[in-house]
Amino acid sequence: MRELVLDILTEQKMAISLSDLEQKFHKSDRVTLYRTLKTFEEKKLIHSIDDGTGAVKYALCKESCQCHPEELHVHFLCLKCQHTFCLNDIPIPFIKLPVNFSIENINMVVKGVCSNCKD
Amino acid sequence: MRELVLDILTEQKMAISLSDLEQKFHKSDRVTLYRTLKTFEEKKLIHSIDDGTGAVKYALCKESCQCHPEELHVHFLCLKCQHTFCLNDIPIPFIKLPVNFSIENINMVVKGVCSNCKD
DNA sequence: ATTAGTTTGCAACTCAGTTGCATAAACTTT
DNA sequence: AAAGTTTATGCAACTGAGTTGCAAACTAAT
Ligand SMILES: [Mn+2]
Ligand SMILES: [Mn+2]
Ligand SMILES: [Zn+2]
Ligand SMILES: [Zn+2]
Repeated sequence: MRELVLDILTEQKMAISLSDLEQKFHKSDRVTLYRTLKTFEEKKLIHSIDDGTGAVKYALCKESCQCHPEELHVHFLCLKCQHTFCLNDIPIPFIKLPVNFSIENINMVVKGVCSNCKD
Repeated sequence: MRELVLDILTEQKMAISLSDLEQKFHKSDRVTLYRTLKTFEEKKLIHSIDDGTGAVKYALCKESCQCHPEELHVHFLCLKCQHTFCLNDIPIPFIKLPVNFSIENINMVVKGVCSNCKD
């Protein structure tokens, strides 16, 4: 199962959710896929994206990725096709927090219309 | 009910979720509070914040707020106390998107430790 | 008082995420 | 190869947030 899931994740151009993944199999168990994604995430093969649609999506990490806050990138949710893209080339800008606030992680999701759905 | 809810929202220093709100009443109906929050949000009295904890939180808007993307601010989730703060003074920085991507909205949540929980 | 519109309460449902437990499969040791 | 051990999978069942339909309670207007 894990190999099949990894294949699917590799060929995706956008992030996919657990139920997206489920539909790529004719016969599959939700829980197995769920646990596979969890395992992959733990091992830092993939990262999860909460784009606010209600279902967490997942995408492959880049080779070097350690999922550290410095190397985080912006995500984009298209409000027309509902696809979520990793904007790997767009790092999350530095934020100056109030005094005594320390930072561990950032989630930044830009919502709008993607180039495919334009017009 | 709406007046009571507005009072509670006004005295909050941080954003609160529906279930937080529910617990501020001895006897209350979840659905009424839910619909009250929806109404307030529609009327732009409050804005909702999805900080990734699984429950949407709500906070009063500033007087002038029209909830337009230009006037959006950063939110902060403390990983220790789980409190979510509006960083009203910290606007969301401008992001240069790939060509033909248009922007309608941004959600930016910084996670870390707040000043109260420091040390 | 009658009517019409609005707000509230209850029941019930959806859907994502999660857990426990038993079985199946894979891997180790003898 | 057989027995024992660990790991992966499948099924059932549950949680919690969010949501909807419907009827009763309330409010305001005629
Ligand atoms: Mn990504
Ligand atoms: Mn806010
Ligand atoms: Zn699109
Ligand atoms: Zn804190």
